[in-house]
Amino acid sequence: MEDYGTLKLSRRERQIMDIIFQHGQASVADVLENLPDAPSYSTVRALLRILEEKGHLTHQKDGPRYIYRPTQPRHQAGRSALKQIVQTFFDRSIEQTVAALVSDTEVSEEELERLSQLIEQAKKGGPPS
Amino acid sequence: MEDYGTLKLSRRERQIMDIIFQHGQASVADVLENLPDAPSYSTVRALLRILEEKGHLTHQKDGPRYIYRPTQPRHQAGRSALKQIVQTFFDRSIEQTVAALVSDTEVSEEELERLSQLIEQAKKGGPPS
DNA sequence: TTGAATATGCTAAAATTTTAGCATATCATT
DNA sequence: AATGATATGCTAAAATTTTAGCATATTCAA
Repeated sequence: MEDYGTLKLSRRERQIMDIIFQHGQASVADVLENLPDAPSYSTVRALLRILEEKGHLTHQKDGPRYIYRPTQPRHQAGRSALKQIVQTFFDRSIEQTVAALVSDTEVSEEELERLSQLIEQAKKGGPPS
Repeated sequence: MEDYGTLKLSRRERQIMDIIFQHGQASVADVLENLPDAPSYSTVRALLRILEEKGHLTHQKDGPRYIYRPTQPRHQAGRSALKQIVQTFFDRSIEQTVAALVSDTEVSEEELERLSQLIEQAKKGGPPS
């Protein structure tokens, strides 16, 4: 799949994809509520239609309304997005990236502990060649 | 500063910012070389001018040509971008995000080791209240 | 020092994105 | 079953983004 950052999405399309990824799924109203500088209802619908045409979304009916979902799994899209960030801002360095993650946000002691375990797992799991 | 993902950048503007962040700085020619579906020289110059007007870039003269740099420090922009990703794709969970980082990419054993140390540092450093 | 090569400044057209609104369908309640 | 509320389908205009090109300046080397 194409990488998320380079994806040929317009500004609005990107905003909408973000909202839908964040919520897992969303109706037109959901999108509208979460869209910054919210435009009209019709506008959102048009954008959703376009995103569906482009293959980024599907919809299913839920009673009277459409519920939209991403076609690409969330975490997969997330990995693409991350990859792009790592490359753009952190010299392709996982380490620098993790450093930014743990320095910036408030990370609880428990979470740090789980992170330790995560790394240990990875060590055992699969040290690549 | 506004967060990177929500930033009101058009598709091209975003692509250009990414290139400049990745390179640290860039001339028009540099941008052009790295821009997917590269448009004309004039086009890139126009976009750079706009980005400068919007305050995202500055330029300085280097002999005959302009060299553009981001106004916002790279890692700071990176943190904003990361924050956005974590929120959109990983339920605001640093842990899930790091998991994606270490599972996706080929991470060497040395790097895992450094990551361990990084986490340990953070533990000692500042366990927030 | 002069000319070719390579920059930028600026203007405006082309293309895309974003938007609104009318017509029509569907749902839920009385 | 009628009706009000809430959906979508579709079309086209407004706004923004993206683009090209001409005019002019600057650099560098012969």
